[in-house]
Amino acid sequence: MATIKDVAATAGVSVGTVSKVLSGDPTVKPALQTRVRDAVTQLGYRPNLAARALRTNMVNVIGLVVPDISNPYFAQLAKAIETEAAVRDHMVMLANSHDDKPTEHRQIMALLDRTPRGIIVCAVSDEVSDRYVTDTAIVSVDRRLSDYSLISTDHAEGSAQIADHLFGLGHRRIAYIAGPQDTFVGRARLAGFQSRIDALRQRDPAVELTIHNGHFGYQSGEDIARTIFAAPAAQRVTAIAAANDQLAIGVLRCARDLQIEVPAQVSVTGFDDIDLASLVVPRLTSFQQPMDQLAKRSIAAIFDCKAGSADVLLQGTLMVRSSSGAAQI
Amino acid sequence: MATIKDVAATAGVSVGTVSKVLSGDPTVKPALQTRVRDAVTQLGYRPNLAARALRTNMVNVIGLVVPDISNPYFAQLAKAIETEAAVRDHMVMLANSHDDKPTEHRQIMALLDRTPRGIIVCAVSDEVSDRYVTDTAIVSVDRRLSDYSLISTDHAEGSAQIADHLFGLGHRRIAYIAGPQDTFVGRARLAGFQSRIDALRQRDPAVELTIHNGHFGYQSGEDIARTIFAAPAAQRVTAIAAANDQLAIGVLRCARDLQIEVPAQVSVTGFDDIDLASLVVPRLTSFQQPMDQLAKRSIAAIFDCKAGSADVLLQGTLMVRSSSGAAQI
DNA sequence: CTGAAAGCGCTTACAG
DNA sequence: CTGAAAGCGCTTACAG
Repeated sequence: MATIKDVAATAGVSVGTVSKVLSGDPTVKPALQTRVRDAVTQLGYRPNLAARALRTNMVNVIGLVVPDISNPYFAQLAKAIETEAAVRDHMVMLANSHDDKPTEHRQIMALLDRTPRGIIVCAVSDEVSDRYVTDTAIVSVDRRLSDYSLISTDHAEGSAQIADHLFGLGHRRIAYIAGPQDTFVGRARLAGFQSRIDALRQRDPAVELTIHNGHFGYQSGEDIARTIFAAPAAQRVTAIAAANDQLAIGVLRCARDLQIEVPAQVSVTGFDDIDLASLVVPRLTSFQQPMDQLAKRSIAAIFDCKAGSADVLLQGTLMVRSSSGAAQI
Repeated sequence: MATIKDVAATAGVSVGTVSKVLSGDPTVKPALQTRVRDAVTQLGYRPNLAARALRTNMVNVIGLVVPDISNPYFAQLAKAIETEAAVRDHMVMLANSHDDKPTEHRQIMALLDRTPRGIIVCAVSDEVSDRYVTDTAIVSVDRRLSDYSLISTDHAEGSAQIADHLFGLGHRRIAYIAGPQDTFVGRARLAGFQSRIDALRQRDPAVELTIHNGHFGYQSGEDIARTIFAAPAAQRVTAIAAANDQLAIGVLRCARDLQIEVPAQVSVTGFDDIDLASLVVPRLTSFQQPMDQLAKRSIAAIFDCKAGSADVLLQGTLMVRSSSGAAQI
């Protein structure tokens, strides 16, 4: 492989000059710039990134830690982040925490060793822990890591909009399947839903809300739905709001197994609007997270990292589809 | 950050000795080893990987290029590879080719610049192109890159098993929805299916096979199914074998929209056995790829890279579920 | 068995 | 505006 020395020799300049041309330093005379660029092309020179990293303590890499890349939500997020990083000429180093806090910590340490430009973490839980001693920018997306700044959708507002939607359709007996309460996301969505229902109770005191604790997975949704559907039809809830799409899809699956019509007998809503939400039958009403914005703002937060930058709260969009309909009187 | 020099000073040895201890050189006296390790712990020393990379031209990274990480199949593959890489203390650098050959090429070049231990490519297409000039090991998984060695499931055999399965259930009018024929996977699956059907025709000449060209996506399956289901019920195929699960799920979706019962009126099979296959309704009969094995063997191929190592063909498992049943007489 | 020293390929003050 | 030179933190022959 050609080195910067070879380029310098070919162009008849010093290595320092080559380096300056490569970094776009405008003080180099145009004539020399051309000679250097020609030599680069002629030799097929590619800078040694390890050498650059050793000098600058920085490498064009964004670290990304997610609980589980095979979860479609994280896969879509990872794709958006990779695409956005590519725009800035950075690659993404991916790590799974397997929903395990110690693993997450090890992965972050391993990433830090590689001196990336920054690390984006979708945290397992938001329990506060010591700050990492490093110059590397760390931000969290969707699920807060300790007290690092967070880029996220306004989960509470999204849940509130779903509550409004179901109330507006005439539903008065509503079940909410919550996500894990040791996660920011799980709590925020539940809180938003609950407080909006409380507010709506002013308009109609008949509103009843039952809350179930789930795990953000298909199976969890299916299991909980089975419990809910065990109630006699007359007393059963007419709407089930799930804390994410996978839970909701589990509910749909259970409803189908039990021959319960959606939305005729029960309305079902999700959250996140993963690709799959519009592919299931019936298509799932869900709250769409602005994935591209989450990715863009996370990457931006890393590049513009003034120490202790603020949280970013993004607004999503309620996607009304055929899984929710008017309550049966 | 503490450097190797600090460790050497603290332990009262030379940096060369520290380096040897860290790399597990057994010629260092146990007493010194202990002193060095104590110093490492005391200072919280983490080796500078960029410096190491500069010397060794190698970094503990595996590059992974997939067409689209938000495709559940690639997401599951990426997870398996990341997990397997972690076992060997390597991280994964992820890149999407967005199903575009020039982008794939750029991503591979960008990865090569980072001198990873090796690169695993799930290629956009297998058109032969020039070899990359590099010492970095390159292998392809599932979809061959040019003439690099390939780790894959025996797609032809899997398709043949599905053909047997449908034939055994009494199906004689069968449709096959093929994947793109400019991909190895698309061709191998179609060829396997077709040649087994041809063989079965010896046993019953009444077997009819119609072939449709699809794109490996949900929508493509739905669109093609709509065409297939447009035929009068009496002449319609009684079984549809799709080249992957997403196509098959699209078919299921269309069948439901048109109130066609699966498997009573038509049997449907997929290929890959992504997580979703067992979550749709009815659960999808599919051919399971041995993901963990694919990941293990890919990583192994990189580490054991004798120049020009052979292809690896792994056997999968037919998963019979409720989307396929006896043909209506 | 251990240490001194060269050198990997860059970037960046600094001198001119 | 350009070049000479130091130095980033390691690893690895080599000498002793």
